[in-house]
Amino acid sequence: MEKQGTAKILEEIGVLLELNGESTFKSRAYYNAARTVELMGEDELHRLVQEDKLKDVKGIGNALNEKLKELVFTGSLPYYEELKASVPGGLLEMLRVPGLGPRKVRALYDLLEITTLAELEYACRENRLVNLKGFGPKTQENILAGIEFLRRYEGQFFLNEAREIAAALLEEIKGFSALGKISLAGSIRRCREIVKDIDLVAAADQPGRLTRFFSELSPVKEVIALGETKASVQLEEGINADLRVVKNKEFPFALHHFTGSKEHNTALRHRAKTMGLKINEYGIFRNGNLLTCRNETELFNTLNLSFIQPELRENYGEIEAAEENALPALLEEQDIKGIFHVHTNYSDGINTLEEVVRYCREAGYEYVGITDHSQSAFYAGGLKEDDLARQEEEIEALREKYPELGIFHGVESDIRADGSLDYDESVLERLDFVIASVHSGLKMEREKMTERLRLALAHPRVSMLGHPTNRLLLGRDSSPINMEKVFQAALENDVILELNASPARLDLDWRHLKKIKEMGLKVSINPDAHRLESFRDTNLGVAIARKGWLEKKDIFNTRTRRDVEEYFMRR
DNA sequence: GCCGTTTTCGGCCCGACTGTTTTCAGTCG
Repeated sequence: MEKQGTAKILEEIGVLLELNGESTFKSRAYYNAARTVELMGEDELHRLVQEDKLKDVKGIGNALNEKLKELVFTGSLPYYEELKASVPGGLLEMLRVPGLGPRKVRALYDLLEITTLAELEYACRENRLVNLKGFGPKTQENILAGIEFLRRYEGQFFLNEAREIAAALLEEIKGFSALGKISLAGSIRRCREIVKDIDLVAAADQPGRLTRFFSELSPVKEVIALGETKASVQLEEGINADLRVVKNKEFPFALHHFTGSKEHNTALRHRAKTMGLKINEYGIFRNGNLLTCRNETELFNTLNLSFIQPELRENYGEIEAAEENALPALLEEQDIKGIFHVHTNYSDGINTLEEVVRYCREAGYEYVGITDHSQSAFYAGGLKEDDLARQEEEIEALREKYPELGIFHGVESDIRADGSLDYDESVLERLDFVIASVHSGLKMEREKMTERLRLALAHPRVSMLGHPTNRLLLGRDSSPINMEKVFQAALENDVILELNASPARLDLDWRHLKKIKEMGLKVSINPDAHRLESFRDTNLGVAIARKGWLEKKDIFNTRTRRDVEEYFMRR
């Protein structure tokens, strides 16, 4: 093995030793040896090994001598392989978070069984680090910021992050004096859950001046390309932004074109062709003559289609539906009347029960459903039966104090490996509702996991299934589950499916929603809030629901307080 | 792990800084 590869392995052994809690001096010996090898001449390592003189080198003793000989001669080192196998791979990734070193990573693994960056981020969001020995609120915040930093430079962003960055950028561009029109386009406009860049389309009389103005804005870190009608930049946050400038009369066509998706555009071009038309980013043409459209609605109408909302443009049947004027009247943010799945400081939420209640009252909600973690979620400070009783008393008092808000007392009960819940029937029946969720044992075999969920859904006290696939965006795949069977079980047992609106989950996936709607299932858009600010994640859930064709009638928490009370009463 | 002997085991670079903890541990450069 060459010296470069050898040095890298020594370096990694040092890291692994630290993660394993070995003496820092031991790992330092490996770091030093790595440096020494790196600084050797091209053939020096080989020569020293051949002549058996490695031991004379300062910093290399018996142990390192033997290991280096093995590496150089055979190209491998069982000691290294074993060490690597003893440490979950994700721990090395976690070390890349600024402020996290081997000791803390090790502690997170030992105390919270965190093995990946995604799990770490989620643990932070659920405040699991706040009361951990050696950690605290500030560390948790720093780690979250560090993870965000890492992800940004990997070029993939949660929808909510990209939206916020894009909104700020849009405001800056509006400072351009001769701006005609401007709009977000691309995957943000289509509300994809993961976004790679920010697409903007503008109309202006002097496009070159606008692209230059854009390239000189304060959030711009680097100009990738700058021309008369197009500019491409990287922003400080690490995300790329593309601006395309067209003439005013071309704007609707460019907006449509750059909103996509590619699949939708392809299908639409095909349709235009069969109508004897041609469509591109500059217009719709018949025999080379532009057919004028003032906006996207007229564009679609020209193709004998009703207006298709940007969220639906994935070639998932929207063109056929638009042809028959059968597109759904999509859910609106203001349709949401109340919130379920809220954590308080009884378990791992930040806020007190009363703070949550007052917030919901002031936000104009008709009701809120409190669901802290159940007892087997010890990592989250899950509630024992006594705690639940204590919470019930406090809720009762708050109901008297704030009668205008409906307060439903529930619990987010862990679904255990065998599909059972972790309270007795007698405990559960005192609650208004129960969300059942899987939090551990996520990698069960597909048939077993499906059966586990099916059993939970059949439990008479379960009213909702929480984050059905258990995925974490940009970090953890969905558990292996036969979703068709789960949906069927939900239907048979009249259980509501959660659309978890946490930006890292957005679970259910929008690709499932159309099917769910066709089956007549009910969906509840739940923020899974652990702090007051997270209530606004609900709007992210609304965006995903829209993307999945859902209407007001499909969403449980668009119902009035009275309707919800009746529904829970019946169960 | 290595080194340097006090030849068998104790010391190994360190200061600033942060966040935690209440005197210090961990990270960074």
